[in-house]
Amino acid sequence: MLAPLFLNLAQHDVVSAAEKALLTRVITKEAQYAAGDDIVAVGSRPGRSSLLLDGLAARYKTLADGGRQITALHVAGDFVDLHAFLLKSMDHGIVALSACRVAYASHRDLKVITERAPHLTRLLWLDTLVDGAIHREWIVAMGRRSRKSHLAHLICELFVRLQCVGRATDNGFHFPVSQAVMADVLGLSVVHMNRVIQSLRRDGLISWTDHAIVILDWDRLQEVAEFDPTYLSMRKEPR
Amino acid sequence: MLAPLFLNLAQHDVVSAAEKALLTRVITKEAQYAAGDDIVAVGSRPGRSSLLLDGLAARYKTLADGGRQITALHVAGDFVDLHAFLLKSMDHGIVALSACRVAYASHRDLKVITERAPHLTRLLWLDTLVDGAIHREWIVAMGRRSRKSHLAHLICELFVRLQCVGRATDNGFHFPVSQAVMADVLGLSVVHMNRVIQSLRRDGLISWTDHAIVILDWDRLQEVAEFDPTYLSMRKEPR
DNA sequence: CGTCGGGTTGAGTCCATTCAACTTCGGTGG
DNA sequence: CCACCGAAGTTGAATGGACTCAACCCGACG
Repeated sequence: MLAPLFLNLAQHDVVSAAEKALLTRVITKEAQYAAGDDIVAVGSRPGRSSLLLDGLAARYKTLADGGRQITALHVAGDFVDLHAFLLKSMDHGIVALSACRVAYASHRDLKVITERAPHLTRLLWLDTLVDGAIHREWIVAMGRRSRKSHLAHLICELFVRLQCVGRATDNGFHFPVSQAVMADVLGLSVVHMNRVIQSLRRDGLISWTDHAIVILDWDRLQEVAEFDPTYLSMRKEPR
Repeated sequence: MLAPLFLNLAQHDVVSAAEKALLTRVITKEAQYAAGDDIVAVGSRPGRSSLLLDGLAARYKTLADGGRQITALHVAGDFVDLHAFLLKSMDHGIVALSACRVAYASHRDLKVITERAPHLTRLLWLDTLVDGAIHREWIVAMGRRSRKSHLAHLICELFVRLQCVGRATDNGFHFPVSQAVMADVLGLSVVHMNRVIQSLRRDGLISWTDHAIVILDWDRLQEVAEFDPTYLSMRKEPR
């Protein structure tokens, strides 16, 4: 059941059998969410953290004028609100973008891990640090990339992350997300989002139909995106 | 010497005398940087993490076309590259925006902390989580706020963070940063950055002269910014 | 006195938004 | 069976935001 989490952690360093056993003992209580459901509500103080086993989820904040900005996308194997373990209070919501299977780890158990399993603690800490690295890359994309390059970058990132947890094909991935949601990711209007997507299609870089993205020219897509996966820390080394 | 760090950590939870002593033992080797110097170079693999004792610093990434995006601003008491302890390789640079005093903690010693001082480990982890929360707030500002609101939000954030470490006055703070650098923070051209600043001035919300920002109307500034400091986790509770 | 970095202003162009209309498609009920 | 509906995608036209290019001001400094 925890296969995607193990794949995720094992990208960065070796995960011992004892550590896997410990995680297996601690992570329980599987639940299901439908697309559109809130997995974690803004302002709540969850006593547990949620591990995404399947599906797509997003962190988001809502503004006074009703506008929404998505600040992160999550795939299988991501601990979507691990940060709440120490932050305590949710400053943003987490919504299921597709049907999601989720399991939970109580904060009590996570605390025990920090007291008894320092290496595993570092791996979990690292997981939140990679989140931060992705945030920084998004800031760069929003601030200094063209919209086309931003979208290309996002597609590159999702492809690589989904491949790591075995959720992509050779040249694409299932992506049941509307253009309106994508507009909330890039911070654009729906109309312009549509035009940016079409521009990538017109260039022959991707196809995007029937909830599936296919990468038609990976090299040129990376070039347009200036994509360098270093920030994802996908290198196994002692941490 | 470590007073700003202790103030920083103590916002979130009690820091014991033993923990302070441990940090004092581990953090050493003060150094000085001039404005414009790189404190940490992109692509490097530092064996230590840098604590900012005094001055302003920024994390940044550079694009192929020479464009620069600043992804974070750091003030006294911030562990500017604590994340490198586990991320290992720097995916971005860190530059001194003013004269900076810095001290260091070796990654070897930080590892020992994770093995022997779980509560302090959680506090350090939390420090990186707050970084992440700030990143998310910046993403929202870049994506869905007006430029004026974005700048107002940034000023609110800096004011609060500087107050926490005793580096602000009642109604303002020293801020020796050029408009060109600010443009790299907001992702704007210098010309437009100038116009946004003037718009806040014209509204009577701030004054900004001689490297000092004065907040003329804190309530209205917060309103324009839709500033809610929750994301900074400035509440002392067991972590 | 000249120069240079930083700030300010104006004009023209291009990007992104809004508003609006129209299509396609799957679902639902008469 | 088909008429209708709503969600998602697409397109055009007009408005306003943000960019570039260019000029100019000013104080610090050599």
